[in-house]
Amino acid sequence: MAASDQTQMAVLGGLSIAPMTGYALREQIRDALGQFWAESFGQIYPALATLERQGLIERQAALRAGSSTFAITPQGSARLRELLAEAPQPVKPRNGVLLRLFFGRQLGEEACRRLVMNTRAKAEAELSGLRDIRAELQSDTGPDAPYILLTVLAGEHSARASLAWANEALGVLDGISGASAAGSSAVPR
Amino acid sequence: MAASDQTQMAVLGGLSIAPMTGYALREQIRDALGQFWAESFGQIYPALATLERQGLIERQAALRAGSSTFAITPQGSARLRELLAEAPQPVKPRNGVLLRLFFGRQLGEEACRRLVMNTRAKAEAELSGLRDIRAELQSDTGPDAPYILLTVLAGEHSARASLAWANEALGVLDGISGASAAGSSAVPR
DNA sequence: CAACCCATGTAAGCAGTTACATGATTCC
DNA sequence: GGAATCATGTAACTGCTTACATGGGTTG
Repeated sequence: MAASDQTQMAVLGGLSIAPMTGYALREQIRDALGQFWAESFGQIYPALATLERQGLIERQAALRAGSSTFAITPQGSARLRELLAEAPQPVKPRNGVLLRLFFGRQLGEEACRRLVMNTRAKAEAELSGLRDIRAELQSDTGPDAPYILLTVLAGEHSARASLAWANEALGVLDGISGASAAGSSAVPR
Repeated sequence: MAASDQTQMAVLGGLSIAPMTGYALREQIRDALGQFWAESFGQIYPALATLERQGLIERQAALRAGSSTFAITPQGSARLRELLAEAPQPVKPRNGVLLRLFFGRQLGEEACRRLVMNTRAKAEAELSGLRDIRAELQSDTGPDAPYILLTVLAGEHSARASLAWANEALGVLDGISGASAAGSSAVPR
């Protein structure tokens, strides 16, 4: 059981959309799920081996020497539905930016401001990328499109929240220097 | 180097606010940073040992037999500022809810709806908890308060985004059943 | 005095990344 | 024919969690 249920779910899920090689699977996961999921080769290949041994996926005719295309089997589809129905495991959050801001007094106000502005820039880039994806998706009438839309919308809401937070945070940081400057001559009432 | 830089940063940061035991440190991290950070005993104690060996923290008189209170040393403070100034490592996201929704067609519309509603409920609970914390924080005039406020605000923005997304997502899910019901008799123009 | 909380620490093991080794195919 | 890309796989290592072992202190 080298690969976790989580990785199996992503791999089976990917193959449920179309048969492909391990390499393509990783690209698909990076491009389509990248906002909220990641798998490396070191997980994908062992997972493929395990799933094949269990008869949940099977190799199709190789497109070229040394490569093989995997397809999900009916048992694999059943297993996928089973895995999807399991309760999602709670995430252990590790947000390096917020950790640094929490100890922001040690770090210094200017460095904090840079962290926040950086976060805002990333959120803006992400948001514009997601808007494009959503535009494409809304002309897609496939049966998976509305579900994929849900994940894109989640990304957009999250990016907008990041943006709004960053702007508010910059205001708070302004308040710190403002308060200390004012505080040297007068205490605000 | 059993403990990572990340854990060292959290431990030194915690001790920069007040000297305490490893046990208390873990409680503090859980309660104060829990929204965006986690450390387990298995990381904290080895990290404390390493940091003590490096002279970055030191044991103070024990409050009771078998326990020791750690305090940060001047070198430790310097090291903390160094660590905080390092670029935050990008997070590898693993959002089980979004992964399941992406393959939502396999999972089924009803199960998706339950996932979304569950997410909404969690966001609501989180939001009300954070509002209380913010209220307390705004009467705190300590020098760390504005920085801590930044992290609380981030949590609130994130929770509100979750809430808004969940409501929009439920609308999209309604659209699926609505569309398929309408589609059985007529194709929408 | 039993139950519960405070407190420290270790060991086993899983999950996950990275780097490496290898080679086919395509395109310039 | 050389570079870039497609493709597979393994091994070493790091990070992190969990469970366990142990014992002091407090409180009902």
